[in-house]
Amino acid sequence: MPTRRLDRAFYDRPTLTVARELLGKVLVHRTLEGMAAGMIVETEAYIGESDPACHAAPGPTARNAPLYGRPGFAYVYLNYGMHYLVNAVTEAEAKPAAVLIRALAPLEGTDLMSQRRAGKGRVPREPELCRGPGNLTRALAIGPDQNRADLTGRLLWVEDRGLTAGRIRRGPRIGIRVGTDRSWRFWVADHPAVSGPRAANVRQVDV
DNA sequence: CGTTCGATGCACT
DNA sequence: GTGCATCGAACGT
Repeated sequence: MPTRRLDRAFYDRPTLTVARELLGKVLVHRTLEGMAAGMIVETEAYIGESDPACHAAPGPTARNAPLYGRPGFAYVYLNYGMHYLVNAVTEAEAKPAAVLIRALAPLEGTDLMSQRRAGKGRVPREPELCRGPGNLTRALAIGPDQNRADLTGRLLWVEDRGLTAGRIRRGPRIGIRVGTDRSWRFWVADHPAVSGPRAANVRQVDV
């Protein structure tokens, strides 16, 4: 199977479908420093103004504008004052929704990732380079400049390399204070790069 | 293994 | 002024 960049139609579908199908796909960021890429192993869906955890919950604001835009664009925002999180906008403009990318299995540019993750504390090992939404954006150098980036473009995109994700599981979203009742988190079972407490990653339903 | 807690900046009320 | 879609160090078991 040839490598194929996901097109806009991929994102213009129900968000839960996109969240599930993004597992096994490869997120790529090309910068002046070089290429960095990893297989997506964990995602979460944030769907509509009725979802209390979705940034669209308060209705349209300056920050959440990308959620109200076309599917297939990036929504990047600063969380806790220090971590950038990256989402893929899904569905049509009328329905503000997106998929948060929470973890990657590093594939390319791991040296670059290590450099970007270094700085203080101990140097993360390979499965930890892109474990967690704040860690993967740092490893791939995704920040405010990538907000509203076209994911069908030539700098930041998701492609299908024909990789098999493995067994997929589904459970409640983590790290949020509201909307924890929705089982809108998807991950590759037993993958070492998946984030979250161990308890959240076991004994959940197969998909 | 587990839990707690501080760092840190900005959108929003 | 308040509250985060987080992380990792520091501690307890």
